Amino acid sequence: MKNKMIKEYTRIQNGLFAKVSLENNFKMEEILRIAGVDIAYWEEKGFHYGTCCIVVINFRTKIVIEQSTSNGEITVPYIPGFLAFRELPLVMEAVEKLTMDPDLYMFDGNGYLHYRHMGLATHASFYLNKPTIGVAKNYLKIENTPFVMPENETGAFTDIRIGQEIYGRVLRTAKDVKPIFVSSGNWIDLATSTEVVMACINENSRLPIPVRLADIETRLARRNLISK
DNA sequence: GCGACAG
DNA sequence: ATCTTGTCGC
Repeated sequence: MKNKMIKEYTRIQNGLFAKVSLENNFKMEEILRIAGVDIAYWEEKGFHYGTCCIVVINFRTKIVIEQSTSNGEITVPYIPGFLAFRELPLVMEAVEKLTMDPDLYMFDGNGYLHYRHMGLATHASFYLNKPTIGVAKNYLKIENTPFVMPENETGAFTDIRIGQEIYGRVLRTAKDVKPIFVSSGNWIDLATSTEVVMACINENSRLPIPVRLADIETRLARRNLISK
């Protein structure tokens, strides 16, 4: 038996508590479709808008099999540590437009790597009821704990831990690129999260394919929504 | 007032 | 996140 991972009860919203699991509730062979989620923002006449794109790929072939978009006014401000409250409305709207049910979701943001263990990827999992992974491009410092830069080699990583608890991982997805910050969202462990992320890296980007494609689609969608 | 700050 | 040209480096 491997170490029993920590399970925590964390308050995610006024009186609402949720249990986060850092154990896989699936087998790797069952992961066939992976969704990448991202949002792009813009401002018009003092109003803030956003467009969310979800791109689903076949985990084996890495081919895009479906995508959906949602857009609308964004009324919740960005507050470090509360990103989910700002992004979830559009995310869920786009999720409902999908015809297929992805086996796993990857987010542009943190999961367990968060001072309440409740980053976007983790918070979203309770609405998706699917395993999620958090992939952030920058580090949101926790308890004044800096991260250790991993070696400059593909796959090199260092873990971000406080006390005996590992929050997330600084992962160098390729040589000579900025590392990314990977963490479990829910129902998946950090080792598996890392494995899935690395399996989604190609020579075109330091970000895993699903998130990278969602990022690209999101900008294209915005271009068409704004007459610029 | 100053610094921090996922997206 | 977004606003943006040139420019340093391979």
